[in-house]
Amino acid sequence: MTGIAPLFSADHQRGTGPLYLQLHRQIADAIRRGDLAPGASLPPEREMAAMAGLSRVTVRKAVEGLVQEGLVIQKRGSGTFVAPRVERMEQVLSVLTSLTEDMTRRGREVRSLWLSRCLDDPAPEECARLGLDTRSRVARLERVRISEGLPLAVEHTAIPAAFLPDPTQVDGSLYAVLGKAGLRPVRAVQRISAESVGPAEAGLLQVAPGSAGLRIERIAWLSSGQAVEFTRSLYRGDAYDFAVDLKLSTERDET
Amino acid sequence: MTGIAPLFSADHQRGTGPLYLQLHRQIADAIRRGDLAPGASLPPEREMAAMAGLSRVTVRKAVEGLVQEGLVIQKRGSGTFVAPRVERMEQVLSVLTSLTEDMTRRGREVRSLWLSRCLDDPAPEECARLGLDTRSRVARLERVRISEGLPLAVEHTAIPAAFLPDPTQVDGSLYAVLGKAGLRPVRAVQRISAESVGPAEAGLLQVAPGSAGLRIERIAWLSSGQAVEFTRSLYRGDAYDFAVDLKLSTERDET
DNA sequence: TAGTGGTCTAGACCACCAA
DNA sequence: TGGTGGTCTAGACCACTAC
Repeated sequence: MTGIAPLFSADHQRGTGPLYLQLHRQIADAIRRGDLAPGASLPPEREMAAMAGLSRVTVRKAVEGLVQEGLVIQKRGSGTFVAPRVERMEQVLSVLTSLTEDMTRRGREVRSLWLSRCLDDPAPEECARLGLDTRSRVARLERVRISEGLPLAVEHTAIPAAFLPDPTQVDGSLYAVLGKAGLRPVRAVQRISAESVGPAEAGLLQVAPGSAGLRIERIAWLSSGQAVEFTRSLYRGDAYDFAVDLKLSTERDET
Repeated sequence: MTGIAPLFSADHQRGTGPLYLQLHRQIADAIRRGDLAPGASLPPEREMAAMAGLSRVTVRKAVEGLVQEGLVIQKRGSGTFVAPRVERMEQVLSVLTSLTEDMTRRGREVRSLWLSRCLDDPAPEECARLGLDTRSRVARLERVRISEGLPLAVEHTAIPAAFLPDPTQVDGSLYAVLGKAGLRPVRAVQRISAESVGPAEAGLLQVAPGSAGLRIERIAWLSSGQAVEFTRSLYRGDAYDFAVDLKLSTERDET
């Protein structure tokens, strides 16, 4: 018993709106209040349904929302549990650095699960971003970034093959490999937006399909002005955030 | 008829995995290929179910995913439509500016739908971020930011009441009002992460509950070092992105 | 008024996990 | 083996929209 039985008492005040939202709110509040501690298990769906006088489908719809918000985790054959607090990684967006370097600097190990590491024909978008001819080739690096056993991001990187003839050289930090060849980028533009995590990427990131992810696109240039890297990543929304330091550079006064 | 009937032909090759994911993928591909143009209507759910030989519940589960990804929009009593291409707003994260100023500079009008504009006791988090005493007061500004009729973000701002004794002064740009009082911030730190949009905010932003949003937290300081603004916003993931310019400032070489 | 999406039900079978 | 979540069904009623 989890001590939340009163939540589902049949005589509880019915609020307004759909039943699954009412149940959603009750459970979410209980978690945020701390009545349900991280790691605690929720009653089985069939039991919650009986307690609340609802069908299992309705209960599942309520729980589905909690899963998407990252409040609970469902494990088939096992149960539903209040999600553990994840320690967020933070990256400061001002210095141009690689994920490996950034994490190593703060004493965190980063592993890569390689999905692909090969030479390939460039996609049209890659030609545009990297300023490449359609006949040229790119080194393609696709990997899941994992820190302390927690998947952080799925990364797709394209590098002109001229700069990285042998993609298998890259194991940890891409920038380390490029640096050795005297090809360390000196400038990059990064675009950040939010995107729903699709079924395929959800599996790789070990999150529920439909949960929120951070989409990052980066183009990096050499001092010569040549584009050397085009990377498209999807970060787990609950495990990462980016910090930016803003300064008032234009000294105009408002009127 | 929408011309996608073949998608649902009962004799179509059954792939692997859950039926709702197979249907999801078929419709998503049709949209991305352009077979279903923006604005086009999907067949009614009951009709799709009959065509595909599935129950309506299963069809709804497939469509639910499309809604979350922003590919289609459902209108009760009316139908389901392929989502129009939204023109993304982009904000460059380097100069400290306000949303109003940024949008005005590029010729876009911004309206505010005020949810709250008052003096209030500060929340514990606001005290911490603004360096306030629990006995002091804050001006609280809560609004939905709307551009060209499209809701962009929900914004919650707290300002020490000493700096903004009359919150109703603010109508458009907060920074314009602060600037007039000689209180324009010169530095800010902004944190960006991704978050699932909850039911309440989904209504304000006119997106589906559970879709991806950008969570932005900003703390801004005066030249004196005093914190003047703490803002927590949730941006629509499909209508906004942030761009950052990164430079290699540490000249270390990788070894 | 007819048709749409939104909610809800009762029941079934499956795949997986733990004892 | 028994219990869990994952999928799927057939059918119902409601609220809203368009006509």
